[in-house]
Amino acid sequence: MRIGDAAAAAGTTPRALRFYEQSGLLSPPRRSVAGQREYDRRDVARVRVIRELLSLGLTVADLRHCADRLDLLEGDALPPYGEPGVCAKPDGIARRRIAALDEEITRLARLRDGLAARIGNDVRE
Amino acid sequence: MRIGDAAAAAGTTPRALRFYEQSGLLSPPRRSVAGQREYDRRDVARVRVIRELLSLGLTVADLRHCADRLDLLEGDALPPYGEPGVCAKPDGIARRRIAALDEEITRLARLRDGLAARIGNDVRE
DNA sequence: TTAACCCCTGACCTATACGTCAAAGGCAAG
DNA sequence: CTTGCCTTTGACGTATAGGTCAGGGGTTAA
Repeated sequence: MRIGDAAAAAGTTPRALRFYEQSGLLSPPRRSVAGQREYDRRDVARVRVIRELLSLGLTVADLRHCADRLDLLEGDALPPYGEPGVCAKPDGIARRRIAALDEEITRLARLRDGLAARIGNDVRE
Repeated sequence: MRIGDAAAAAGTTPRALRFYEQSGLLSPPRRSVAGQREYDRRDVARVRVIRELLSLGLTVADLRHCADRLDLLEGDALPPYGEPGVCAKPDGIARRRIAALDEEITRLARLRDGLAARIGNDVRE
């Protein structure tokens, strides 16, 4: 499987796959004689995991910090709800991310209310 | 008043003042014979208004779209609460910004809950 | 063999609000 | 006159997740 097919199978683009590789989320795949990247189903599964975690708001840097654990999540789905020990490190990262999200939400809410007060709107609909 | 003093008086840096000028929020001030920018109290007041609106979450692009109205807000303070007609355009921009903030808050809250569910935390403490 | 499509690397682009650095000149005090 | 701080312009950096060329080469089917 070359990069275009692998990317399509994972629901993304060749550019993204090269980006994940360069970012340390994917190990460099083997190359064809001509130097073209070759992927298999496990690679595609891993990319799907990466994209799901990214879509949940984790950053590439977050995933890089636990890239070695990431393959533990590979398979048909992520472990249901707290399979003990299996992805402790990602869990910690997710928790920190949640805390950061809470902070950001609070900050934006304060901004919103400040602006609303400034123009004399009701605060919160 | 040269740029350093004006910036200090407005609670910011020379770099920021040049940036506001370049961004179209401040009209180019007169220059000394040697080419140095000269500011007065009204300039400082305007910069304070700019900084207050930026701190409320408006962007430089927002302010540029109503830069001509911005001087209507200059003085000791922003008009209290909906002085009619005085800053209609900024008001509209502020309202759009509030809507954008609401969207963003909702988006982040959804992410937060998705992540929390993923690791089996209680949703919302 | 040639069209048509795929892949390679490297470099620049996006938005935000400035910070930092560099080279060169201005200004006031000693 | 010199020291030292201030100012000028322009260029590059910051963080995110890739997008978009550009120039070159691989692959495949007719």
